[in-house]
Amino acid sequence: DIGTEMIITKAGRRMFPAMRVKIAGLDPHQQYYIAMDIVPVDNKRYRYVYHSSKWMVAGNADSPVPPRVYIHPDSLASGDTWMRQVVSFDKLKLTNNELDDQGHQCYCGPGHVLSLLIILHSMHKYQPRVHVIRKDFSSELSPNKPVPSGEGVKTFSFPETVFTTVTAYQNQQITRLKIDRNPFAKGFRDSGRNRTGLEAIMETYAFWRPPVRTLTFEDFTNMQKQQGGSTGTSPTTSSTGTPSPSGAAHL
Amino acid sequence: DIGTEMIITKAGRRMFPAMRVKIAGLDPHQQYYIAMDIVPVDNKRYRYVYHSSKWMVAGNADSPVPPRVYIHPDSLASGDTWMRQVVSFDKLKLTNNELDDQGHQCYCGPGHVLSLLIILHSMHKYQPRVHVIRKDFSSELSPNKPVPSGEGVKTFSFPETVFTTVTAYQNQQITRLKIDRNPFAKGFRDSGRNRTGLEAIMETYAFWRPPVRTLTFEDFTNMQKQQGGSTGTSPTTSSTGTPSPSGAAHL
DNA sequence: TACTTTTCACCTAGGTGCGAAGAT
DNA sequence: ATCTTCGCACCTAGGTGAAAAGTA
Repeated sequence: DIGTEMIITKAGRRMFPAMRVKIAGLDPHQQYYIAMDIVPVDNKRYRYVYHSSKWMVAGNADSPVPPRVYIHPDSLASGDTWMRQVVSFDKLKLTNNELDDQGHQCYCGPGHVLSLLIILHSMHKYQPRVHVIRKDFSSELSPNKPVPSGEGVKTFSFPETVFTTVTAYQNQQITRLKIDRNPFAKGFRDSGRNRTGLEAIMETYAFWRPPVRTLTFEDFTNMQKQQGGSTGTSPTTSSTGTPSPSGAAHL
Repeated sequence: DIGTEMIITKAGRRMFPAMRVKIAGLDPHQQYYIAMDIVPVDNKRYRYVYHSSKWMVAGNADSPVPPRVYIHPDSLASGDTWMRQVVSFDKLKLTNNELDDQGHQCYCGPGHVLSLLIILHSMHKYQPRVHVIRKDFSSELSPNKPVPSGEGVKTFSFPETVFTTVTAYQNQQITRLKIDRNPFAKGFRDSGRNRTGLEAIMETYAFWRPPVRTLTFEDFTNMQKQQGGSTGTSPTTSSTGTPSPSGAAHL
């Protein structure tokens, strides 16, 4: 499993595919922020070895970048509202510009601005995380500070969404997948191209498979303390339809 | 003064120019909704008489359409946040489709949806209104109900923004202005066109002149009960820069 | 050599008025 | 005759990877 790659640029590049999440088990009447940050998987720098098609460790990680939190633009919203929609992070952009003047910020809910750009190092491995933050525990929430942890804040990681940052794609199979599935890259599609083994490639990259993931919480409306298997870091995945809540996280 | 025209379509058409407003004098720490609705100027139907370039009464108004309120997508926000930005209503669209299935709604702040489409009758005169609604008086706020009035709600009308709804432009001077100033109509610009008298036409239409209007309120931070001339229906207008608050409205 | 930046053609997505056709 | 609808060419705005050029 060599993982996928994400382009980072000075101006900021979207992730593709974007993280999409379906949420269950929130208190419908509580208010929540939903946020995303991206944390290093290890403290290593990588290089891609073309002849073996593998990422190899190439030294220690560069010095950490200022932490950025992407607060979902629909924040602040009720649990009811969040659960009725698929929460998409397609506006988030990745940059390698450490000196970003924060001019790329947008208004996002009462008293909060939205950081459109998350700063990362190239040639490093990263893990996106989704945070669900109850309003009454959000006092320290800021685009420029780490997400607070503890009561009222629940964090989810999807290991299959780990990626390596690049300024130009290294693995040609990744390039092919991006061109084939991103509508904005349609201009590079070769209709007569060899598609043999595409399905096999797809299956190697769980990241691409079910675009919507499910975050499960204790469902305040439909269930009573059914202890499920979700730990908060290995949530269930659903392709379509209403997920079956199997809550363990209390929020 | 024959007023400007706005196209309405089944799918919905933006107003051009869009209403833009600068707000002063709010309590920085209070939460407010800002909304727009569009009310009939009279109960008449109109027709355009080409040879005299005038709108003439052509009968009584059609039966009223279901009221729609456009809640500004940045709602709910603090007075502080509202006052730091120019509030633009450029996402609002006008339609003549009375059977609009409300599928054109967007999430807008906790517990509220945003009506993108406002339903109007063609060949009628309308007045856009801006409402500033304090959160604790917003219990009845809904995209499908009239804006509540009374304490905690302040309504502003700008008489120079009255317009006539059409499905195709009647006055050719209006057409020329739209093509000349709307970037999306650039394809219809005739660079060699006669521009004589364009400035004169401009001055006839106050609507086009200063794109940003100012809503003044009692400024809780900088002043103490200075009774000004603003009545809430004849607010001052400013082209650029920070307006001087001359508040009379208490909110 | 190994990586980054810049420019570019080619897309998606959607906002214009025009003009022919449709409706009443 | 008067008004509305629809398809269209032509825009704005911005998201793609390719390829060339830049950097160290």
